[in-house]
Amino acid sequence: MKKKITIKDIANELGIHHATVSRALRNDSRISQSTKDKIVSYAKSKGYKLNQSAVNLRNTHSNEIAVIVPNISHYTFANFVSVITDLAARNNFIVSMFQTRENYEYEKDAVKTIMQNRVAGVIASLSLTTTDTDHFKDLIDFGIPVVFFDRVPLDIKAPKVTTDNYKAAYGCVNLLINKGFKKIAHLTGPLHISVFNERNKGYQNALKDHVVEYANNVVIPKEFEISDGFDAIQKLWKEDEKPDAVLCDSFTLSAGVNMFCRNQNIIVPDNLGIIAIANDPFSALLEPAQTIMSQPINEMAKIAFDLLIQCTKSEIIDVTKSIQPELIIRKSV
Amino acid sequence: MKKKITIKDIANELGIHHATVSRALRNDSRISQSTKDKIVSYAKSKGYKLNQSAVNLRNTHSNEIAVIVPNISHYTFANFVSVITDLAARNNFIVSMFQTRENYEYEKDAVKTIMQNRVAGVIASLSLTTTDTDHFKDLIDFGIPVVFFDRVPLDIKAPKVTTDNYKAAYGCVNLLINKGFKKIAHLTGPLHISVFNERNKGYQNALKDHVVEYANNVVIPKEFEISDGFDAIQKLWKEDEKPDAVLCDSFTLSAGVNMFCRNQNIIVPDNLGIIAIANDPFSALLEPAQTIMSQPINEMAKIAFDLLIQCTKSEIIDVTKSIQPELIIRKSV
DNA sequence: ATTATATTTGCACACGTGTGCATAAATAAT
DNA sequence: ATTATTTATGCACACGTGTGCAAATATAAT
Repeated sequence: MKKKITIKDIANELGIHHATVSRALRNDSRISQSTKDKIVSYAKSKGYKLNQSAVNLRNTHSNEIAVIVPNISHYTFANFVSVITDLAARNNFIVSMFQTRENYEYEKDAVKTIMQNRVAGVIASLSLTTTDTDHFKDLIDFGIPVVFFDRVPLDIKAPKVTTDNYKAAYGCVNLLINKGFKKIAHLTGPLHISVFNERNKGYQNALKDHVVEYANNVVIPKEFEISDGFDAIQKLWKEDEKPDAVLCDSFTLSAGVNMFCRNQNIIVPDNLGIIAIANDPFSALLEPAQTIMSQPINEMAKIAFDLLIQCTKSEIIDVTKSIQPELIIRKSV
Repeated sequence: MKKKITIKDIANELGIHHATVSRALRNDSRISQSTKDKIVSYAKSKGYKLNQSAVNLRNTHSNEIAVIVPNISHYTFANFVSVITDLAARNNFIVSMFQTRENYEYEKDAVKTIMQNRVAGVIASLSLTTTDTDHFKDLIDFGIPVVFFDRVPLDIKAPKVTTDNYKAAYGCVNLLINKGFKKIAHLTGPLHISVFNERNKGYQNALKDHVVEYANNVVIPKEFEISDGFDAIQKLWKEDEKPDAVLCDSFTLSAGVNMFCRNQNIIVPDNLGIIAIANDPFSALLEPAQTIMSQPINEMAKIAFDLLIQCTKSEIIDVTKSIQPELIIRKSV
């Protein structure tokens, strides 16, 4: 490992002060063009690389944005992180990844590490097992702005970006009823999470508004896997009064339902309609192609990023941006 | 934003030297238990948080591992990053994400940023447009260890972790031929990339070993999208001598082929066999369920991480770990 | 030619932590 | 009781960069 050259080395070599070198390399207007040229070309020839740790220490904050998500390998989050990473790079930030695996303790660990690293800001989506949000309050008190995304807390003053979950679910049920379905079940998550709570409200109210009696919410109390959707519909299918349609709160759940139908020769949508709130492109590849209420993840990511940048520059604002989802009708209803 | 407490603040308050505080908080054996207790409890009561930037500066390297991938939203990479993130957290590292979008310039930018941040190590998968790897050589010369993964360069001495691509493709063709397919096409990527080159060699040699005459490789010179698979098979289907099976180098390509078959009422596998080298769990959800040669991404990630840790601790080694893929036979062949 | 103004560079210190070495205090050995 | 040894703490400096202010130099105005 060869010795790393510093601005002091450059200063000594060129017989000038390191502050001048520092300013020249950042293209400070106070340095004359001639010395800038001299310094820049010398720095380049010697392979000088800025030491960002030193800059971060001096600036009392780092050039990082931390992203906390439950699971990076889930498409929605992967998609989200992908957009954030592009935006960050374009704005000279680095993205640090944290994954909670739906575990409250891991989430707290992540927050601790984030504080130690004095990151410029955080974008977070809560874990399913998080009921206490004090660690995030500490983070904000510590001076690190946090923007929440998708799974947002209701008891923290901070910018939040969500899909309009109420309307998403309401719209799905509305479509199903208009298509003639009468017994609609809802595969959802723990209702203490605002996302699922609002969707369930939308589901319930749509039923009420159409004077539909059958209602059936199946709460899946953990990370949604394909098998969870499979198991849920299998159970429903044994009931006396079977549903004739299901609203699924994730693509994986609907994929599990689809799989069950194929196994049992249940014709979709004739015997069972399937709709999901999701944004996974593979929904189009299922047989029959899956109708979805699409969450505009790209747009949400962009808004979340902009809000965060805004918070790093000025005061923390307490807004909730609720983005409208888009119905993509395919063959499963 | 409240004032952040430092070890010097603690030292002053307790009437001791900050070096003692520093050592106590790191549980240095030279500090007596009584003063440790006093310091730790005081630090906790005041909400002291270590400043990692200062530590990084002092240590001349950061606590970060950088991961460079073409696209985080692609399942293979999302899965990989997910595993790496877990391992990193368990070993007190942070993962910084970089996404090249298959763009050589972005890759160079990422490397530059990584150098500036003095990261502890890098795990990278090359972009499709990267033909010159000098930036990675610079990185290694700079003292930052790099482990390559999946898309590896052949001209750099560094640890590399790949699927055994030759055997993966060979095994696929072998299966197809044993199942009675005779005209097998290969949808692959640019052959200057070692991954595709080796797969194509495996494909060609398997055909040769079975004395099969028909060979047809379709090179898709960019990031694989579903539409690319669709377009490729559409073109092949217009040829005088149509293939009766395709080996696809990604799940997305095979999904595109599947979609074309559904559109055109081509029966899979009777009229066309489909097999893919992939690890996407949604391959099981296609109709018919997709046969794949599965890349062991989790295992590869673990090996890559271990190799990197090893490199940060001792000398850089020049090994290539070639991991065996696993054939998962479903309905599409 | 003198003063006023603008431009350019230098100086000193700060950011928070870690480490080698010296010193001081406590304990053990003679 | 004195010396040797262990244990505990302090001191000074280093890590590389950025910034407010002062000083020096150059340019413009009178």
